[in-house]
Amino acid sequence: MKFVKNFDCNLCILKCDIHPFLNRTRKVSQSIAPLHAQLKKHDIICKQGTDVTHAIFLVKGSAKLYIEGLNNKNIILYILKPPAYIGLLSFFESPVYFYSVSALEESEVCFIELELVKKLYVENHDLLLSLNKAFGKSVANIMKKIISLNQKQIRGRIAENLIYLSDINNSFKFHLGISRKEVGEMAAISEENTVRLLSEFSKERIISIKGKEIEILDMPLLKKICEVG
Amino acid sequence: MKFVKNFDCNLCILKCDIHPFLNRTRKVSQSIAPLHAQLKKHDIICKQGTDVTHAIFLVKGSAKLYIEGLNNKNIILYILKPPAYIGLLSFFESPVYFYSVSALEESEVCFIELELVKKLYVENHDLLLSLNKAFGKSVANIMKKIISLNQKQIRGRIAENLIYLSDINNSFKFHLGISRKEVGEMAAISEENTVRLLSEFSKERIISIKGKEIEILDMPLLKKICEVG
DNA sequence: TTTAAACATTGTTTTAAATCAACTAATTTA
DNA sequence: TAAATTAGTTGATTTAAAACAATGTTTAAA
Repeated sequence: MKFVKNFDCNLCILKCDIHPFLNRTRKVSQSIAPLHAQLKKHDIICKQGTDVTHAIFLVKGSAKLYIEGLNNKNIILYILKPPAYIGLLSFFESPVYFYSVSALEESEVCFIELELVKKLYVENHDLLLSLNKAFGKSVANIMKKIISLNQKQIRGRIAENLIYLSDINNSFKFHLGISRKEVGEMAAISEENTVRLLSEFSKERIISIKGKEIEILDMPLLKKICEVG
Repeated sequence: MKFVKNFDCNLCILKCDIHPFLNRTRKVSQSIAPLHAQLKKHDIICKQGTDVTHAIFLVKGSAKLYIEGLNNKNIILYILKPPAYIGLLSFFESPVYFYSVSALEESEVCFIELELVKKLYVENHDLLLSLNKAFGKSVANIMKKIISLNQKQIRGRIAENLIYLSDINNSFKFHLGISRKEVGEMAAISEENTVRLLSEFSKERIISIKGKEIEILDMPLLKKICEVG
């Protein structure tokens, strides 16, 4: 992770919800100005168990948000793409992160002092509501995940995650930015079974795979597999 | 569910975080006054998929918060005891509940118009922070649950939930207010295996069971079983 | 440019936990 | 109070998915 010194937020390619409010306050104290950083693949953005000191905003690239479980097994909750608040789930008064986030490719993030965010959102109802909204959505997704992981069989779970990947890429055809093992971690499936199911779907002409290039050929069927579990 | 007409919040046995702020605003409009209700066992307090219109506060009794999954299988996320915000996880801008809550015994709850709560928490930083704090805690618990359900074996999961039940009862000896099936739903285990494991623990002198009366005899061992998964 | 490391694939074996089945005990309720 | 539900229990069987094993392929590093 490389920090960019004296980065000017006004030149940032992506403006966060905080930005419009920030401009007014910023001149008051340069010491709490947002910190812009560049990340390489696999760089850790925040680590489960460490103190929450900043709100983190994903400006460019992509990242995975995952829980580090037992026996070095992770569960990926979702893939983050800009604009996304990385620190969101933890920043409502949680002292430590209860998940980790790492970059999936070259990415850029922005660290904003937590005290500054709190001060801003107490003063600005719109900011508060937009943060709460994003927060509520995250929780809804986690609930869906609990059901999926516990009550669907691996076939349904893989189908669900293929649909998810297609959604976040806004296309039936997309480049799988993650490894087979990581696809497995999204669905809590072993790497072997993940591979097996992907080639099974491929044989059944539901998807087409060429290395990391994936195309969903029969979305209705995939959705049916996902729904029946 | 039986609503109590013209209930006076000042006489309520339990004062919610909203109460102190409420008193100032209440006289303005009687139409949005909180609604006090009495519930019998199994009464549904809020139903997954229905509109969120009120914040709900558990005043007396106990309730289970659960997700209704596939094939009529539920997962109980936690047992609620007063004081508890029932509508909490959903009320940050979620249009519908993504879980259900039902009473485990004779209970009392209070329905507060969502618009009123929003108005109050935008005006009162303390209320806002206390709600956020409770919210953050819930999310942390859910994360723990995901790991537990996915990466621990049933023995570890039953141990974990026995410790949980002991915690919320503040005692090693407690009355199990729920059925064996519901204990299973807390750990996502079949009813049969739940019974089997409970009697196994009993044979191993880790717990003692007499019908619904449970006593934890060897908490250190139970914690070890929980930790190793 | 070979060596090593990480990633991907396929078949076989093992295992944890659900399901099935059959039965007893405890509550309801007619 | 008897009949009927509902809840609890135990053993046998089945099954979904992990783990194991062996091997091929691509990517990164020395």
